[in-house]
Amino acid sequence: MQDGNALAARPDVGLDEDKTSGSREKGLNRVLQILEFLHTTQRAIGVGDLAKGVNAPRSTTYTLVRSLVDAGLLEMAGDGNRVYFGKKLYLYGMDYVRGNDLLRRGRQEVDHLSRETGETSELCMLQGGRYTIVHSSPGTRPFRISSATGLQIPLPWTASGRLLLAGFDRAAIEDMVSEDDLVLPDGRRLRLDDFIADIAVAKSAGYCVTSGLVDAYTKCLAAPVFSAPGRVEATMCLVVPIDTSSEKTDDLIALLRERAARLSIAA
Amino acid sequence: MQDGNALAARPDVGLDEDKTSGSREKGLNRVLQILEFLHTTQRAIGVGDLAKGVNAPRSTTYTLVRSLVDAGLLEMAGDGNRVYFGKKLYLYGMDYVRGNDLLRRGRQEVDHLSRETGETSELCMLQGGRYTIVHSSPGTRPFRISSATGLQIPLPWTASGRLLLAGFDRAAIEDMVSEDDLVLPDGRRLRLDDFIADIAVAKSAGYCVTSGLVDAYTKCLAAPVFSAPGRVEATMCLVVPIDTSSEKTDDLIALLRERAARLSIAA
DNA sequence: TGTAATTGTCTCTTACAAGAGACGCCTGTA
DNA sequence: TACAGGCGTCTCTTGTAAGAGACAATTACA
Repeated sequence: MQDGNALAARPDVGLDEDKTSGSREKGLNRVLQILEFLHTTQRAIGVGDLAKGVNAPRSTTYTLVRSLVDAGLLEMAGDGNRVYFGKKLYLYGMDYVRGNDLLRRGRQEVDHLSRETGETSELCMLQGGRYTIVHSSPGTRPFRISSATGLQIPLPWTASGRLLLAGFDRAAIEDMVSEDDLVLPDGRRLRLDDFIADIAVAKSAGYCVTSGLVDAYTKCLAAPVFSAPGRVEATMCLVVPIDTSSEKTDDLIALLRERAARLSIAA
Repeated sequence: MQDGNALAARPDVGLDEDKTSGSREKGLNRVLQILEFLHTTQRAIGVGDLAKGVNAPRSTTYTLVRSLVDAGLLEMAGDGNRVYFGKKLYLYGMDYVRGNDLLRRGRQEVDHLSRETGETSELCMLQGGRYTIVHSSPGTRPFRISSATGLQIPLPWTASGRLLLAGFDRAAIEDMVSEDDLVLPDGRRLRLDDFIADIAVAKSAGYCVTSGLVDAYTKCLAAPVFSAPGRVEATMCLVVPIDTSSEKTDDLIALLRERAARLSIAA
């Protein structure tokens, strides 16, 4: 990538771009940070706190927030000095769904699958080099194994991650997976080579199962959805108790693969 | 000079120059225009055309689009040189839904109502001073009376518009309704006073029916959803053939009002 | 009551983003 | 083969938006 040796002339600025937004950040970037911040907090937040949260000057934040509220991308929340996402973003999101066959059909298929099996079902995609739950349907179990939609999880933690990376070469995979991503929630550390091997296995098998990776009580079954031959655009996955019998697991995998194939674009 | 009297001082508030975005426009504004433009076109568009569409310099547009694509707000469409809304906007939109009880329940209620009655049902809200179809469910009629979600229609054209403006005083209403808005699709011109009178009637009746306003073949039944006593936050509406019998219409209105009331926040 | 923190607004400066325009690369067509 | 047109990138200039900071007005304790 075009990383910045060209900019080496600049004395003090250089590598702090992803972390702390330094000084004199572009307004648009600030806005993008604001949106992302609201996405992670998942709730309305005061403008002052928002400024702290994205590490932006207060005055700038007020200006930007006003623009965004006027535009309808953000809305003032009930009590009056908090902001959260606005109707416009919802409308744009619906436009995205409408323009995206895969997502539209995938949502239906996921809803259907979870009703049919009673298990939590999800549609997952790559989003900016990260694994993202694009849609999920909770299933009927008493305890809800639920992850919020839009949640971003390190790729190595998931079965879907192994399928989604099937099309990429080693360099690209290394690029997407940070060191931290290889550390599982329970503290175990995955070796990158093992992960890449997993990807190859998943690719040729056409499905992937992981047990107790994200948490100790579930296993995750995933099957690829292709947008073109060999190109994994998304995965459908089922989250089931880790002690599910192997016969039942096999049945679910078969079902899952069939449904995922149905979603795939026939070449 | 940029002092108080905020209302009078601003000559043309929200609708600045929708036409020619002058020279040296702020990047964020350009972005907002881009999003709005994509929302109206409802399809992927080339960057060059996009620049023309929002009347922005090509080089600037390329820069902005790249930022937005990197951020995931936009995505390159299939053939590679077109852009449309991206996954991030969908995710943000889902966040909005999650944080918004009314919308979430309203969507369900609308879906349910259209299945129950077989008629097209919609949830409508004010959005930046305009009437907006926030969610719609098509109904089962052979010919589909359908308006796309997110469509913005002049307030005077609709039954919902009359209810949504119930809480506003004359000045506010005049502010929201332009001269053009008073001209119906068939060319007839509504008098502002008549419209305001309609609003008062709708307010006290607790529902509103319009016949043949948007098109000659349908009538629109609407009932208010309150977020607080007297505050109309949204409307539910049914779009039925204009020759629907008055008994059936009455039944549907009763049903609609009941469902809308159920959505309202109990004070 | 005082003191401290927060909130929303406003002013002024200057670092820098928006924009004009040129460039090379395609693709189509005459 | 030449020409027209669109696309994507790059450079350079200058108008202006981001930011520092001051301000009054709330709230929040103690």
